Parts: sequence; structure tokens; C-alpha cells
Amino acid sequence: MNIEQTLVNGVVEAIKTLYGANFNAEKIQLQKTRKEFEGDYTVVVFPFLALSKKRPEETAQEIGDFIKQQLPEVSAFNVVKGFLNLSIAPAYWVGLLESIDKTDKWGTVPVTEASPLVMVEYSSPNTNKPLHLGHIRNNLLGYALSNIIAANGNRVVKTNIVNDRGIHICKSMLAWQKWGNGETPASSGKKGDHLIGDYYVAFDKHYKAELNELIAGGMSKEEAEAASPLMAEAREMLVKWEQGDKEVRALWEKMNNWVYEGFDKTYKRLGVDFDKIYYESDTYLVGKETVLGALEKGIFYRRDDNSVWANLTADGLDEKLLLRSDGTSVYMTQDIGTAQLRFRDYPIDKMVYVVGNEQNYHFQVLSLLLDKLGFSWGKGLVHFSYGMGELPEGKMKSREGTVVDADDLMDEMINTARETSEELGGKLNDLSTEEKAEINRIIGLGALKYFMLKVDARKNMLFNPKESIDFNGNTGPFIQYTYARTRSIERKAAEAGVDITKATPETISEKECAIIRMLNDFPAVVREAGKDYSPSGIANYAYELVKEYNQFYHDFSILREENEAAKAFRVLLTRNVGKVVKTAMNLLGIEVPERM
RNA sequence: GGUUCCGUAGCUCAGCUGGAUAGAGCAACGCCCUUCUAAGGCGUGGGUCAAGCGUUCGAAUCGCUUCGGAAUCACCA
Repeated sequence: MNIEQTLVNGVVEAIKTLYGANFNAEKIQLQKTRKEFEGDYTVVVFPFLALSKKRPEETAQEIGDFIKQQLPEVSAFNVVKGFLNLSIAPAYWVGLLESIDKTDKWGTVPVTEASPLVMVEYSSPNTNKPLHLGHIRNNLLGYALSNIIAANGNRVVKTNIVNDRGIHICKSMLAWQKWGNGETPASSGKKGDHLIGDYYVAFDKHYKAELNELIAGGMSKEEAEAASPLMAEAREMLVKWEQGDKEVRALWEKMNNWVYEGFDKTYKRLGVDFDKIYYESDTYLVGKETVLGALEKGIFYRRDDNSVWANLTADGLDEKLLLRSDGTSVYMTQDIGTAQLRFRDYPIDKMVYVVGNEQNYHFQVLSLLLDKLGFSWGKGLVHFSYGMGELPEGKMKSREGTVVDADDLMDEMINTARETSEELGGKLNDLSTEEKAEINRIIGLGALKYFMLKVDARKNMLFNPKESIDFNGNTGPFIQYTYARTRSIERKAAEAGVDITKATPETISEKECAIIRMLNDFPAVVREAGKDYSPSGIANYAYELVKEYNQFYHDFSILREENEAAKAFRVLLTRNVGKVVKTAMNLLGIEVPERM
């Protein structure tokens, strides 16, 4: 049984025996003892005063006496005002370390065939431009969240919905036809997604020029937009696409495939993957069918102009358009279609959408609509809503060229990692070039990932490129560094023949107790992160643990310790810190190097 | 205007099912590498937890009000 549970039960028992009352175990406040006081866990006795009818100090003393007598795990206690501080026996801590050491996946709940099926949607790119900073945050959050949900005993299906149709891709296609001279990724060596993105920009440039010309000729902005021949061509192309025009479809497929090849490289490098990918070109018609079906059943209604609407006023929301008067689908319709297809493919118990907080309203509506359409998971869908990333200069705007490109950013991070490790005096000098490159990759990407995941996802975050590359303080590399050191100590301890089964110290220092308590917390941290959908909880936990360990590490030279039992204990502790750090980082999708 | 989210140190952020003197990192200054990895450690300075009121033994944390900031409220996606 968990030590905290044991203590709580002990307190309940004490109250029953001493005061003859049943106290609800869930109401007992057990917390970690603050550093200034002696002890490991603290019971707040104020809530018991009504039962004991005694002063706080006296009550705490009585309960402390009882618990110390009853529980072998408790070795001592002290009372400060209304706080009862309990110290845990060294033997218990050693036992805990041994059991963590033996447990295969400490902190995680095993998954079986009967576990709930959770689908997590993330990434959701458009096929007209490369991935940027916003996508990085989305992908990292989605991937980490999937790991965390799985660690809490759920079967997880990671999914991606690719927005592969619409006017945006037609713009790129048109620009390529007009000005591309047959350029391909193979001919120019450009990554496919960047190539398409460049033509999207080219379209916009020509379009703007065209507008300016028309406006100079005396038109208003609106008139010019309506009259633009370039935009008219793009729209015409979209109509042809919808009609299944062979030429347009062939071009569309060719260019989209270039983009997918580019995306695949970026995803692979980021370390994220998907179990199932959906394309809007496959789902938008299904959405239309579903809506029309529901219309017949009277769930939705049709207006005089032939458009189809859902009335959500009973739920405190507005009326929502689902099909335009010309019969075409809108965004919401596509999401309904995608949901329909997914449910056909998988018996989903829960659906998690990782989408920016700008779409909070959309998902509120989607939840209600799916519920009305009879999806059992509709009402309980989770919109994992994350804040936007902002740059020090302000918001990212693709038109103003202030977008941070995902591929460039990863390059920059890895380069900086290499430069930093070289500056630090060539610690990796005895390794091969490939091994060094691999370590720098792990560190550079670790810095990026940790920077994006340590912040509460809900909040808008400020992305300062300079700061993200800083490898000091609360950063991924600091955690990776400490992990690498724990591994180094383990290697050297093995060489020196330290036998960790001999870890039976008489006493354990305050700092070591604090570290073990933190290890003891890990399963609860994972559980909380799963409940709150919060990767940042795990990130901050990993940092706290590593910081605590680092402080301890500077006070002791483990391998010089002469007492065999104490040395074995410290190696065992180190080993398990490493183990938990690695698990935590892997849940976040961050790799840890064996040395750095 | 309606709805939702956010406001903690100069900056970036933890802490929020109410508990002891509100914590880190960055930036500034001062120490510590003959020591299992200095991408590290120790120390100093820095706060009306946006403001006010309420709930109670006790509030950064819960409730109400106000002020600031963001998002959204399209036959865009």
C-alpha cells in the first residue's frame, strides 16, 4: 500500500480510538512537510479539534503517539502548533526504492483489451504551407497527451485530420501552373511542403499586385477583390475539383503528395506519429450526408433560402449553419463527417481534440451537435484547448513573414546544441561523429520540446527564440544532463562492483528523504496529468526532481562513501531517479541521452 | 455588447481539491572545478499574488464586483 494511504488510515484509526468518532478519510489533509521542519509528512489537525475538544498541540500529540505506536513505517514525530510532522523509517524508504527498481513501468497503469479506447486528434495541417511554430506546439502537446493518456490505462489511437481541399490549395496549384516552370522537389531539391508554400506566397504576391492595379484604376478594395481575375481562376479551379475534373485532380494529388513527403520528414524529426490519418477530401461529403439524414429526422431544419441550420438556443447558444444555401459544406459539417467516419472505424469511448483556443466556441457547438446526432462520446468530448504562441515582436502573421518555420527552428536548436557542447570543452571527444550528432540532436530537440511543454497549455505563451535555446535553468538539457550523470554513476558503480542489494543504511538524510518522497509521488503525478490533460505537470515534476537530486549530489560523493550499505543505498537512489526521469521525459516525447 | 480564458518578482513561468515565512529559472552582483560530468552548486538583492468586498480558525487558491489583456460570436477554415 502507498505510504500516504497508510498514514491516512492510521489517522482515521487514531481518531476512532481516541475520540470515538468516524472521520472521513478523504477529508484528512496530508501534505509533504515543508523544508524548514523535521519530518516527511504533515497532518493538519485543525479539522479534528471539534472532535477532540482539546487544543491543537495536545490533539496532535495524542494522534502522533497513537500512530507511532501502531505504524512501523513511522519512526518519529513532532508537533508544531496544529501541524503533526511524521518521519518515515529508513527501512520503508529502502523497500520503496527496491520495489520501484523491480517494477517494469513504474507509475503507469497497464493497458488491456478491455481498456477504454481514446482517440486523440492533433496536428491537423493545411496542405498549402509548411508546418510552423503553432503546429510544433500542437504536435508536441498532442503526442505527449497521447502518451499520458495511454500511461493511465487507456488504449489510444493517435489521429490526424489533413485539410487537403479548399481554396487555399487551389491557390498554390494555380501559382505553380502559371509560374512554376515544372519545378518539382526532385528538380530543385526543395522540400515538398516548402515548395508548395512558396507558390502559395507567390499567389498572394501576384494577387496583391493585381488588386493594387485595379484600385489604382479607380476601384474600391471590395470591387477589386470581386473583380480579380486571379481569384476567379482559383475559384474556378475549386469548382472543377469538386466536379472531379481529371486534370485538376491529378495535379492536386501530385502536389499534395509532395507536401506529405515534406510533412513526413518534419513529423519524423519531431518524433511524433499517427495511427490513422483522415483527409477532409474523404470526410466532407460524409458530413453532408449525415446532416441531410438528421434533417429528415427533424434534428436540424431548412430555411427558405435552402440552407440547413441547427438550433442550439435551448442550450444557451446560437443557431449554427451546417449547409450553405448552395448545398456545400462548412467547417462544422466536415468535422461531423470526420466524426462519423471515425466512429465507423473505431468503437471510440472518448475523443480528444488538440486544437487552439481560438476554436473554443466551435468545439462547444460540435459537442452538442454530435450528441444530438447520437454519438455516445459527443457530450463528453474533450477539446484540449491550448493558447497561442506569440513572439516578442507580437503575433505571428504569415503575410508579414514573422512565421517561425518548424524545420528551420529544429535546425537552429540542434546547431546551437552542437556549438554549446563544443564550447564546453569537448566533453564528447572520444565519441564518433555520428554519436556526437545523435546526442546533439537529442539535446537540441529536447530543449525545444521541454520549452513548449513546461508551460500550462491553456495559457498563451511567449516564444522567445533566444530564450528557448538557452540550456541553463529550467530547461530540457538540464534534465537530460542530470539523467546522463545518473547513468554515469551507475556505470562507475557497476565497475566498482557496488552491490545495491546491500542498501540498508541506519539513517537517511533529509534531502534523500525528499527525493524518495518525490519518487513516491510519480504515479500520482501521472494520474493527475491524465485527469487534467496537462503535460506541463509532468514537465515541472521532472524539473523539481532533478533539481532536488542535483542539490543532493553536490553534498555527497557517492562512490567515495566508505560505508558499503550507504554507498549501495545512494547508488540505488541514483538509479531510480534516473529511471523515473527517463519515464517522465519519455511521456513528454523527449529522449534522454546516456551521456552528454 | 454576449460568452470563454488569462492577470503571481524587471522578464519567462510554477504553486490553485483553502494551511506553517508565496517558489524556480533568466537578468544583476559575490563565491565554488586536483572532486562519480561546472549544460552544475552556494549566496545576495528583488513581491500590495491586478484592485476591492465577502466566505472562516486560516485565502495567491473559493464566491461576487471592478479594472486590464486575449480569443470568439461569418453562407472563412
